[in-house]
Amino acid sequence: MGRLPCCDKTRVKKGPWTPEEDILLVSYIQEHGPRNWKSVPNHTGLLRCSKSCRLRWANYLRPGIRRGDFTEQEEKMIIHLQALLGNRWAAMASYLPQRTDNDIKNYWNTYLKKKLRKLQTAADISSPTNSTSRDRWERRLQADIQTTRQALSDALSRGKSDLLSELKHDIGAGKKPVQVPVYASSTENIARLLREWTKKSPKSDGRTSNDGSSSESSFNDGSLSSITDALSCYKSEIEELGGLEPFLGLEPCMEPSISSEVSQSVASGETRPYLFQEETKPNLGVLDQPNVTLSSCRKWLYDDGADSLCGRSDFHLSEHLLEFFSS
DNA sequence: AAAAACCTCAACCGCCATGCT
DNA sequence: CAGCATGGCGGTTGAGGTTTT
Repeated sequence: MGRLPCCDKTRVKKGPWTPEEDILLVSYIQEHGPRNWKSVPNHTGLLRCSKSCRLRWANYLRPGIRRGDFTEQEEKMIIHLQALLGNRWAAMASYLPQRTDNDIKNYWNTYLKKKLRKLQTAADISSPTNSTSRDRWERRLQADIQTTRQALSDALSRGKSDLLSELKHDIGAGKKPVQVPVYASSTENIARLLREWTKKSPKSDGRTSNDGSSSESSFNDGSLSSITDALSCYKSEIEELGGLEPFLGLEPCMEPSISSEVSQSVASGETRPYLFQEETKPNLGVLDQPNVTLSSCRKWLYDDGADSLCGRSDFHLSEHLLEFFSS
Protein backbone atom coordinates (compact mmCIF):
# COMPACT_ATOMS: atom_id res chain seq x y z
CA MET A 1 0.00 0.00 0.00
CA GLY A 2 1.66 3.15 -1.18
CA ARG A 3 1.30 6.68 -0.01
CA LEU A 4 -1.79 8.53 -1.06
CA PRO A 5 -1.14 11.04 -3.84
CA CYS A 6 -1.44 14.71 -2.88
CA CYS A 7 -4.09 15.17 -5.54
CA ASP A 8 -6.06 13.35 -8.20
CA LYS A 9 -3.28 12.63 -10.68
CA THR A 10 -5.67 11.70 -13.44
CA ARG A 11 -7.23 15.16 -13.51
CA VAL A 12 -4.05 17.11 -13.13
CA LYS A 13 -2.13 18.77 -15.90
CA LYS A 14 1.60 18.25 -15.96
CA GLY A 15 4.52 19.71 -17.82
CA PRO A 16 5.54 23.27 -18.55
CA TRP A 17 3.31 26.10 -17.40
CA THR A 18 1.70 28.35 -19.96
CA PRO A 19 1.63 32.15 -19.59
CA GLU A 20 -2.13 31.95 -19.12
CA GLU A 21 -1.68 29.62 -16.15
CA ASP A 22 1.02 31.85 -14.74
CA ILE A 23 -1.25 34.86 -14.88
CA LEU A 24 -4.07 32.97 -13.19
CA LEU A 25 -1.76 31.91 -10.42
CA VAL A 26 -0.15 35.31 -9.92
CA SER A 27 -3.54 37.02 -9.93
CA TYR A 28 -4.76 34.70 -7.22
CA ILE A 29 -1.67 35.26 -5.09
CA GLN A 30 -2.02 39.00 -5.61
CA GLU A 31 -5.33 38.77 -3.82
CA HIS A 32 -4.75 36.09 -1.22
CA GLY A 33 -1.04 35.81 -0.73
CA PRO A 34 1.12 32.70 -1.11
CA ARG A 35 -0.68 30.44 1.35
CA ASN A 36 -3.21 27.66 1.48
CA TRP A 37 -1.90 26.06 -1.69
CA LYS A 38 -4.43 23.28 -1.45
CA SER A 39 -7.19 25.69 -2.34
CA VAL A 40 -5.36 27.37 -5.20
CA PRO A 41 -6.36 24.91 -7.95
CA ASN A 42 -10.01 25.05 -6.86
CA HIS A 43 -10.19 28.82 -6.72
CA THR A 44 -8.22 29.52 -9.86
CA GLY A 45 -9.56 26.73 -12.01
CA LEU A 46 -6.02 25.62 -12.68
CA LEU A 47 -5.76 21.94 -13.46
CA ARG A 48 -2.59 21.77 -11.45
CA CYS A 49 -1.61 20.03 -8.28
CA SER A 50 -1.23 22.34 -5.28
CA LYS A 51 2.39 21.42 -5.00
CA SER A 52 2.98 22.32 -8.58
CA CYS A 53 1.42 25.75 -7.95
CA ARG A 54 3.59 26.35 -4.94
CA LEU A 55 6.71 25.32 -6.82
CA ARG A 56 5.87 27.44 -9.81
CA TRP A 57 5.44 30.45 -7.56
CA ALA A 58 8.51 29.79 -5.45
CA ASN A 59 10.90 29.01 -8.27
CA TYR A 60 9.66 31.17 -11.06
CA LEU A 61 6.93 33.72 -10.41
CA ARG A 62 7.87 35.06 -7.02
CA PRO A 63 9.15 38.62 -7.32
CA GLY A 64 12.76 39.36 -6.61
CA ILE A 65 14.15 36.27 -8.26
CA ARG A 66 17.20 36.77 -10.37
CA ARG A 67 17.79 34.17 -13.01
CA GLY A 68 20.93 32.94 -14.71
CA ASP A 69 24.31 34.66 -14.78
CA PHE A 70 25.61 33.81 -11.37
CA THR A 71 28.26 36.34 -10.40
CA GLU A 72 31.69 35.31 -9.28
CA GLN A 73 30.78 36.41 -5.77
CA GLU A 74 27.68 34.27 -5.76
CA GLU A 75 29.69 31.38 -7.10
CA LYS A 76 32.24 31.66 -4.33
CA MET A 77 29.44 32.06 -1.85
CA ILE A 78 27.83 28.84 -3.02
CA ILE A 79 31.11 26.97 -2.83
CA HIS A 80 31.68 28.25 0.68
CA LEU A 81 28.16 27.40 1.74
CA GLN A 82 28.29 23.98 0.15
CA ALA A 83 31.44 23.26 2.11
CA LEU A 84 29.76 24.40 5.29
CA LEU A 85 26.20 23.12 4.86
CA GLY A 86 26.40 20.31 2.33
CA ASN A 87 23.51 19.88 -0.07
CA ARG A 88 21.10 21.98 1.97
CA TRP A 89 19.94 24.07 -0.91
CA ALA A 90 17.12 25.83 0.88
CA ALA A 91 19.47 26.93 3.64
CA MET A 92 21.94 28.13 1.04
CA ALA A 93 19.21 30.02 -0.76
CA SER A 94 18.48 31.95 2.41
CA TYR A 95 21.95 33.50 2.12
CA LEU A 96 21.31 34.42 -1.50
CA PRO A 97 17.91 36.10 -1.34
CA GLN A 98 17.57 36.51 -5.08
CA ARG A 99 18.24 32.88 -5.88
CA THR A 100 15.96 29.93 -5.42
CA ASP A 101 17.07 26.65 -3.92
CA ASN A 102 16.31 25.00 -7.23
CA ASP A 103 18.55 27.43 -9.09
CA ILE A 104 21.41 26.94 -6.68
CA LYS A 105 20.97 23.20 -6.84
CA ASN A 106 20.95 23.23 -10.63
CA TYR A 107 23.94 25.52 -10.79
CA TRP A 108 25.87 23.32 -8.44
CA ASN A 109 24.95 20.07 -10.11
CA THR A 110 25.41 21.18 -13.69
CA TYR A 111 28.30 23.56 -13.41
CA LEU A 112 30.09 24.11 -10.13
CA LYS A 113 30.57 20.47 -9.27
CA LYS A 114 32.22 19.81 -12.60
CA LYS A 115 34.26 22.96 -12.37
CA LEU A 116 35.61 22.07 -8.96
CA ARG A 117 36.36 18.55 -10.12
CA LYS A 118 38.34 19.93 -13.04
CA LEU A 119 40.20 22.29 -10.77
CA GLN A 120 41.00 19.44 -8.45
CA THR A 121 42.31 17.33 -11.32
CA ALA A 122 44.37 20.23 -12.61
CA ALA A 123 45.76 20.87 -9.15
CA ASP A 124 46.73 17.22 -8.84
CA ILE A 125 48.59 17.29 -12.13
CA SER A 126 50.35 20.62 -11.82
CA SER A 127 53.19 20.95 -9.38
CA PRO A 128 52.91 23.40 -6.47
CA THR A 129 55.72 25.51 -7.91
CA ASN A 130 53.81 26.64 -10.99
CA SER A 131 50.44 27.04 -9.36
CA THR A 132 47.88 29.38 -10.89
CA SER A 133 45.81 31.92 -9.01
CA ARG A 134 42.93 29.45 -9.28
CA ASP A 135 45.02 26.78 -7.61
CA ARG A 136 45.91 29.21 -4.89
CA TRP A 137 42.30 30.16 -4.46
CA GLU A 138 41.33 26.51 -4.23
CA ARG A 139 43.96 25.91 -1.58
CA ARG A 140 42.79 28.98 0.29
CA LEU A 141 39.27 27.60 0.23
CA GLN A 142 40.50 24.36 1.73
CA ALA A 143 42.38 26.34 4.38
CA ASP A 144 39.26 28.40 5.08
CA ILE A 145 37.23 25.27 5.64
CA GLN A 146 39.87 24.06 8.07
CA THR A 147 39.84 27.43 9.84
CA THR A 148 36.11 27.33 10.27
CA ARG A 149 36.14 23.80 11.57
CA GLN A 150 38.82 24.85 14.03
CA ALA A 151 36.77 27.87 15.05
CA LEU A 152 33.75 25.71 15.63
CA SER A 153 35.64 23.22 17.69
CA ASP A 154 37.21 26.07 19.67
CA ALA A 155 33.75 27.33 20.36
CA LEU A 156 32.78 23.91 21.60
CA SER A 157 35.74 23.72 23.93
CA ARG A 158 35.22 27.28 25.13
CA GLY A 159 31.89 26.29 26.51
CA LYS A 160 29.19 24.90 24.36
CA SER A 161 26.48 25.92 26.75
CA ASP A 162 27.60 29.55 26.90
CA LEU A 163 27.50 30.02 23.18
CA LEU A 164 24.32 28.02 22.88
CA SER A 165 22.50 30.21 25.34
CA GLU A 166 23.94 33.30 23.66
CA LEU A 167 22.66 32.19 20.29
CA LYS A 168 19.34 31.12 21.72
CA HIS A 169 19.01 34.49 23.33
CA ASP A 170 19.72 36.27 20.07
CA ILE A 171 17.51 34.13 17.93
CA GLY A 172 14.75 33.55 20.39
CA ALA A 173 12.69 35.90 22.45
CA GLY A 174 15.46 38.40 23.00
CA LYS A 175 15.94 39.38 19.37
CA LYS A 176 12.97 38.57 17.35
CA PRO A 177 13.75 38.64 13.67
CA VAL A 178 12.34 41.63 11.91
CA GLN A 179 9.55 40.93 9.48
CA VAL A 180 11.08 42.30 6.34
CA PRO A 181 8.86 41.97 3.32
CA VAL A 182 10.42 40.16 0.46
CA TYR A 183 7.65 40.87 -1.97
CA ALA A 184 7.56 44.46 -3.00
CA SER A 185 4.87 43.35 -5.37
CA SER A 186 3.89 40.55 -7.68
CA THR A 187 2.84 43.05 -10.25
CA GLU A 188 6.31 43.26 -11.67
CA ASN A 189 6.16 39.67 -12.70
CA ILE A 190 2.70 40.00 -14.15
CA ALA A 191 3.87 42.94 -16.18
CA ARG A 192 6.87 40.98 -17.34
CA LEU A 193 4.70 38.01 -18.21
CA LEU A 194 2.37 40.16 -20.20
CA ARG A 195 5.23 41.82 -22.01
CA GLU A 196 6.72 38.45 -22.88
CA TRP A 197 3.39 37.06 -23.77
CA THR A 198 2.64 39.83 -26.22
CA LYS A 199 6.15 39.63 -27.63
CA LYS A 200 5.94 35.88 -27.94
CA SER A 201 5.77 34.37 -31.39
CA PRO A 202 2.63 32.39 -32.19
CA LYS A 203 4.69 29.23 -31.96
CA SER A 204 4.64 29.18 -28.18
CA ASP A 205 5.99 26.07 -26.55
CA GLY A 206 4.81 27.06 -23.14
CA ARG A 207 8.23 27.81 -21.77
CA THR A 208 8.52 31.44 -20.92
CA SER A 209 11.82 33.00 -21.71
CA ASN A 210 12.98 34.85 -18.71
CA ASP A 211 16.20 36.56 -17.91
CA GLY A 212 14.76 38.10 -14.79
CA SER A 213 16.32 41.42 -15.47
CA SER A 214 14.23 44.31 -14.33
CA SER A 215 16.01 47.41 -15.34
CA GLU A 216 13.41 49.98 -14.38
CA SER A 217 13.75 49.19 -10.72
CA SER A 218 12.90 51.46 -7.88
CA PHE A 219 10.90 51.15 -4.70
CA ASN A 220 7.69 53.05 -4.70
CA ASP A 221 7.16 55.37 -1.76
CA GLY A 222 4.54 53.22 -0.10
CA SER A 223 6.75 50.14 -0.13
CA LEU A 224 9.68 51.95 1.34
CA SER A 225 7.70 53.54 4.10
CA SER A 226 6.12 50.23 5.05
CA ILE A 227 9.53 48.68 5.31
CA THR A 228 10.80 51.61 7.31
CA ASP A 229 7.87 51.24 9.68
CA ALA A 230 8.52 47.57 10.08
CA LEU A 231 12.13 48.22 10.93
CA SER A 232 11.62 51.22 13.14
CA CYS A 233 11.80 49.22 16.35
CA TYR A 234 15.35 48.24 15.41
CA LYS A 235 16.44 51.73 14.48
CA SER A 236 19.46 51.93 16.72
CA GLU A 237 20.78 48.49 15.78
CA ILE A 238 20.34 49.26 12.12
CA GLU A 239 22.18 52.54 12.38
CA GLU A 240 24.94 50.77 14.23
CA LEU A 241 25.24 48.29 11.41
CA GLY A 242 25.46 50.86 8.68
CA GLY A 243 21.97 51.98 7.85
CA LEU A 244 18.82 50.60 6.32
CA GLU A 245 19.79 50.25 2.69
CA PRO A 246 21.83 47.05 2.89
CA PHE A 247 19.01 45.39 4.84
CA LEU A 248 16.52 46.26 2.18
CA GLY A 249 18.82 44.86 -0.44
CA LEU A 250 18.80 48.15 -2.28
CA GLU A 251 22.50 47.90 -2.83
CA PRO A 252 24.08 45.92 -4.21
CA CYS A 253 21.36 43.32 -4.63
CA MET A 254 18.06 44.88 -5.49
CA GLU A 255 14.88 43.78 -3.85
CA PRO A 256 11.88 43.34 -6.06
CA SER A 257 10.33 46.47 -7.29
CA ILE A 258 7.30 47.58 -9.13
CA SER A 259 7.63 48.36 -12.78
CA SER A 260 6.32 51.74 -13.70
CA GLU A 261 3.34 50.70 -15.81
CA VAL A 262 1.97 48.41 -13.15
CA SER A 263 2.73 50.59 -10.18
CA GLN A 264 0.45 53.15 -11.75
CA SER A 265 -2.43 50.74 -11.82
CA VAL A 266 -1.66 49.76 -8.25
CA ALA A 267 -1.66 53.38 -7.17
CA SER A 268 -4.96 53.97 -8.86
CA GLY A 269 -6.47 51.01 -7.06
CA GLU A 270 -7.06 48.87 -10.13
CA THR A 271 -5.32 45.99 -8.49
CA ARG A 272 -4.88 44.99 -4.89
CA PRO A 273 -1.37 43.69 -4.75
CA TYR A 274 -0.24 41.29 -2.15
CA LEU A 275 2.06 43.42 -0.06
CA PHE A 276 3.94 42.94 3.13
CA GLN A 277 1.78 40.22 4.54
CA GLU A 278 3.86 37.16 4.89
CA GLU A 279 7.44 36.20 4.64
CA THR A 280 8.28 32.98 2.92
CA LYS A 281 11.98 33.66 2.62
CA PRO A 282 13.69 33.67 5.99
CA ASN A 283 13.70 36.86 7.93
CA LEU A 284 16.28 39.43 8.62
CA GLY A 285 17.86 39.20 12.00
CA VAL A 286 20.02 41.66 13.85
CA LEU A 287 22.36 40.19 16.37
CA ASP A 288 24.34 41.88 19.03
CA GLN A 289 28.02 42.40 18.68
CA PRO A 290 29.49 39.05 17.80
CA ASN A 291 31.78 37.17 20.04
CA VAL A 292 35.20 36.37 18.68
CA THR A 293 34.48 32.83 17.66
CA LEU A 294 31.26 33.59 15.92
CA SER A 295 32.99 36.44 14.19
CA SER A 296 35.68 34.21 12.77
CA CYS A 297 33.06 31.87 11.34
CA ARG A 298 31.22 34.83 9.94
CA LYS A 299 34.32 36.30 8.39
CA TRP A 300 35.00 33.05 6.64
CA LEU A 301 31.49 32.80 5.32
CA TYR A 302 31.29 36.41 4.23
CA ASP A 303 34.69 36.56 2.69
CA ASP A 304 34.36 37.21 -1.07
CA GLY A 305 30.63 36.99 -0.91
CA ALA A 306 29.59 39.51 1.65
CA ASP A 307 28.05 41.97 -0.73
CA SER A 308 25.40 39.58 -1.82
CA LEU A 309 24.14 38.90 1.66
CA CYS A 310 21.95 41.93 2.07
CA GLY A 311 22.49 41.86 5.80
CA ARG A 312 20.41 38.77 6.34
CA SER A 313 23.03 36.29 7.23
CA ASP A 314 23.75 36.91 10.87
CA PHE A 315 20.49 35.35 11.82
CA HIS A 316 20.82 32.40 9.48
CA LEU A 317 24.41 31.75 10.36
CA SER A 318 23.40 31.77 13.99
CA GLU A 319 20.62 29.33 13.22
CA HIS A 320 23.03 26.97 11.54
CA LEU A 321 25.55 27.28 14.32
CA LEU A 322 22.84 26.70 16.88
CA GLU A 323 21.80 23.61 14.99
CA PHE A 324 25.41 22.52 14.79
CA PHE A 325 26.03 22.97 18.48
CA SER A 326 22.76 21.38 19.42
CA SER A 327 23.47 18.24 17.46
C1' DA B 1 22.93 19.38 -43.41
C1' DA B 2 21.94 15.83 -40.32
C1' DA B 3 22.69 13.03 -36.45
C1' DA B 4 24.60 12.37 -32.04
C1' DA B 5 26.17 13.94 -27.83
C1' DC B 6 25.91 17.06 -24.37
C1' DC B 7 23.89 20.70 -21.44
C1' DT B 8 20.41 23.30 -18.96
C1' DC B 9 16.80 23.93 -15.98
C1' DA B 10 11.76 23.63 -15.03
C1' DA B 11 9.06 20.39 -13.11
C1' DC B 12 8.00 16.15 -10.81
C1' DC B 13 8.37 12.65 -7.10
C1' DG B 14 8.59 10.90 -2.69
C1' DC B 15 10.03 11.54 1.95
C1' DC B 16 9.92 14.15 6.12
C1' DA B 17 8.40 17.78 9.43
C1' DT B 18 4.92 20.39 11.30
C1' DG B 19 0.43 21.86 12.58
C1' DC B 20 -4.25 20.95 13.22
C1' DT B 21 -8.23 18.25 14.71
C1' DC C 1 -1.66 10.92 21.50
C1' DA C 2 -2.90 9.43 16.86
C1' DG C 3 -4.05 10.35 12.37
C1' DC C 4 -4.43 13.30 8.69
C1' DA C 5 -3.45 17.36 5.71
C1' DT C 6 -0.28 20.35 4.07
C1' DG C 7 4.06 22.49 3.13
C1' DG C 8 9.00 22.15 2.43
C1' DC C 9 12.97 19.91 0.85
C1' DG C 10 16.43 17.32 -1.91
C1' DG C 11 17.05 14.05 -5.61
C1' DT C 12 15.91 13.03 -10.12
C1' DT C 13 13.95 13.30 -14.72
C1' DG C 14 13.28 14.62 -19.34
C1' DA C 15 12.09 18.16 -22.89
C1' DG C 16 14.19 21.40 -25.43
C1' DG C 17 18.23 23.85 -26.77
C1' DT C 18 23.13 23.94 -28.10
C1' DT C 19 27.40 22.15 -29.58
C1' DT C 20 30.13 18.74 -31.71
C1' DT C 21 31.00 15.23 -35.00
